[in-house]
Amino acid sequence: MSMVFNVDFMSIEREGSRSIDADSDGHAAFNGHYSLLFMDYDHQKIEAKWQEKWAEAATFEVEVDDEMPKFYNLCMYPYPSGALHQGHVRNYTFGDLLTRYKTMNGFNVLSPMGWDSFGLPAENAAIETGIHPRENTEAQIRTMTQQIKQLGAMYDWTRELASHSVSYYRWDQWLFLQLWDQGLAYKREAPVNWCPKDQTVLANEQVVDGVCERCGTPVEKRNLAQWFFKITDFAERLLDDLDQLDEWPDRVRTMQRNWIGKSRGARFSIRVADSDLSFEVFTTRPDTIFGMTFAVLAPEHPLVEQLISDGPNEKEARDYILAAGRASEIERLSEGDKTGVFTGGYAVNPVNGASVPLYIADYVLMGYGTGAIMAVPGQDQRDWDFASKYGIDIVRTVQPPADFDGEAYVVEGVTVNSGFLDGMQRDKAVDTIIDWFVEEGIGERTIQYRLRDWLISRQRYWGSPIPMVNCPDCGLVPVPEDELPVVLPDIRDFAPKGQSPLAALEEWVVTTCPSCGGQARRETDTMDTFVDSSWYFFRFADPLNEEMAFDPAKAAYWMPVDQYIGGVEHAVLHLLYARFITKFLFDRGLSSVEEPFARLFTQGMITLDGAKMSKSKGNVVDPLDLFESHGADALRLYHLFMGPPTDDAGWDTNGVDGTLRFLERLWKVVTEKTTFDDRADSTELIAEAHRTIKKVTEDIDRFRFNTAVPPLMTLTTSLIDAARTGIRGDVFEFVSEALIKLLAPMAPHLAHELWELTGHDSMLATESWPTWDPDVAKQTSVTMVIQVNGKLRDRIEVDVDISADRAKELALGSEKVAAWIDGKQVQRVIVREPNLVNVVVG
RNA sequence: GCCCGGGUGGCGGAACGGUAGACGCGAGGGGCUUAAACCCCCUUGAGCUUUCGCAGCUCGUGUGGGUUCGAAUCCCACCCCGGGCACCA
Repeated sequence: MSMVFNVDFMSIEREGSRSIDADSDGHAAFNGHYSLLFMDYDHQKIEAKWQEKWAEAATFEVEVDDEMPKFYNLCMYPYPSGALHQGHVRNYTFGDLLTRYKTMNGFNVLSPMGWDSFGLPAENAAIETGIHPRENTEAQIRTMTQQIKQLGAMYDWTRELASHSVSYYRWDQWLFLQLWDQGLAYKREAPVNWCPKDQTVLANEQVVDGVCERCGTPVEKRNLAQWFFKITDFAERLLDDLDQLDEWPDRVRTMQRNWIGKSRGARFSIRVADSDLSFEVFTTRPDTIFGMTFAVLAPEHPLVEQLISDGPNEKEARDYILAAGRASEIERLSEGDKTGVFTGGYAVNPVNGASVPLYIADYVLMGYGTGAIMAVPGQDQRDWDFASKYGIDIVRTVQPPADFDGEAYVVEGVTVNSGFLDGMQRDKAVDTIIDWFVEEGIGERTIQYRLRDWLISRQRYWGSPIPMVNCPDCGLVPVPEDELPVVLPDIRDFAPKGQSPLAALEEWVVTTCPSCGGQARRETDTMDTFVDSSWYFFRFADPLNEEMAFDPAKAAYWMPVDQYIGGVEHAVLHLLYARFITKFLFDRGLSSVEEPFARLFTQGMITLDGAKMSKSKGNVVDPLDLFESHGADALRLYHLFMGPPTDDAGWDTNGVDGTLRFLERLWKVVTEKTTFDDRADSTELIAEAHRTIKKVTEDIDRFRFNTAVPPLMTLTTSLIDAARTGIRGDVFEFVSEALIKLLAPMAPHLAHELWELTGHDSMLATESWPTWDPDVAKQTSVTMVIQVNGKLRDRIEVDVDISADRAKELALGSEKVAAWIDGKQVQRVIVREPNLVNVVVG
């Protein structure tokens, strides 16, 4: 047990701030004797103490306050998986650092926490164990809450929300009805993964190599009536507004841009030879139409059936279609070797009347464009591969340069072999041919998006029920808003039986039609959990509201989220859905902003031995063990220090030893008795402290936490050195106070304890962030590098304010440099004072 | 396959186009100790030269080219690794 002397040692020392043991040189004689004068660094005790104090003080519970600048700081709310892993620790360490930093900088900081608590894992567990997902989920929430508190991460827990609670998901249902009202929710058939043995719909994740992960049965595609949100109506705005998001990582914006995938081109119709059938194609390269030597339909294309039945290739075609149905989209697109089958029919090229073979191939997807393409092997590599394999003609309609030795020529050039398009550049040819389509009445100019509508229905139990009723007379009828919530009923049997488990609950399913009062049946599908997460950041602004999803006025104060932090794996889906719903709410007058997240930060993954740290791989390092052995502060600091926050980083428990060692060194120098020396020269130490404040502040602002930590270590070392060789009391106080404040957001428990031990009554969390004086921080001299032809040859210590002429003079005067110039002509001298001079000789 | 990132010592990583390897880990040596641990000090990219001087030189940031007075950094090509691909979250 360590002793606790809770005294103001600083004032005691200051009274006697005179060297007692000065040696003959007048320097303080620090004899190197380290004994614990006050107390050990007992991280467990300190951390428990401060976690309790912060909760009592309610420092991080906030309200709308128009007098203060607001800062909405949000970490992506977690799925309650049961235990905190290092990914969470990393996420909340970054988030909490910012919460505390912004608080110290005078902001009214909203930092809420909640739970993405619907979803597949709890339902799967229920199928296996029979334990109700609610029971399971809520137990896991309790565990994780406890662990998050042990990390010392601060949230306004009065705003805690969980998507599985009725008070939350009733507003999912409200949101659904809003979308329905605006015609943005609709139902249509769409294929799902179906396991014929388990009689259930499978998530993509549950399909491994084309078979059901549970039973190994080959997975089939089956069409089901499904609910969609019409995100495609927002495609243009989602794309355009990416330009405003200049505080988002470029890579995320690029991924979203590509995901939306806007392309301009033409849609036109192609006749099937010797029939009255025709089909539409979309192409971005209508200028190459004279090179169309075949056409391809997706295996699911509605025309396929008519084309193959009773044809010469019927059997082969049917086998192919079946096989394509089993393959996942990724498999179909990644097949290096393109496959397909001849339908037996021919398509007529509208520009020259040529009959070209019509194929079925799975590299054409029904979900993109029209599900059919004109194939121009001369100008498209996939078409080239296919044509080569099946012996189809290849005609070039763009002349490649003489030295071109590739296959398909996809870049710009002069159009050839193309009748009335010959001699034109691409843009001209595209315009001309589309005008021709329009004149002929067979096609038009169009814009195509890769983005598809958002399929939100799930044939699952553990989700928010879709508030719709199927009436035999009235059709699809929404549940009236004042009848919400549609409460998710409790069930006991979670085993799949071909539909959502809710469908088995006859007494729940049978209801009256809100429109005609007749008998009707409830929708039994639940919503995708991405619906929950598409608007939860609005709810945090007003989480207890029973009357509406949130008060728009409160949301207007807090929104947008100033800083959003989470994994890069959400770069597209979640972030795109959240942007879509925010725009929708904006249009309805409920949101003051069109974009929900002003600044986005995506963190890297933690890896161990080159693999992602995950339970399934069995390579987790449990944060709880580290709270005990090293403390939350050392662990937090390690996460900050281990590498750039955006990058993946390899885990090394020895690294936590390192950050703990640093904290102990700081603890020791601050708490231990130091004899002060009024005559000591501390100019350089003070300057270093100012530089450290500057560097740490700037690095935090840039989210460069890994480079914010080393200067703290270096300054601590300098302080320790000075404490040994002689330091003035006021300097000691200034430097240690700077270190404590700079560490307050990083290692908050230790910093708070030291703040208290050094005689402060105030709560460090609400102290103001330290400032630096640029004049003091300024370096007076720097090392100037002298190069000859770009190679380092000498270094000279110079004044920072050195003139260019003087720098040049010194460089040319260097003996070492002279030896390298010897006998050669100096051609140029490049001077970048005060850092570098490069002498170019030849 | 498509889209997006990334490759720097034994390891994690640092480095406005200007001293490559800060800081930490590990390793080696020394000190403290009866001893060990802790702690403290020193060394630590490779090779060569050496009058052994905190001396000098050459090479070195995945590979090959290019731009530049100067490239880890910018450009082109290639190789390898990771994330996403619409029902995991």
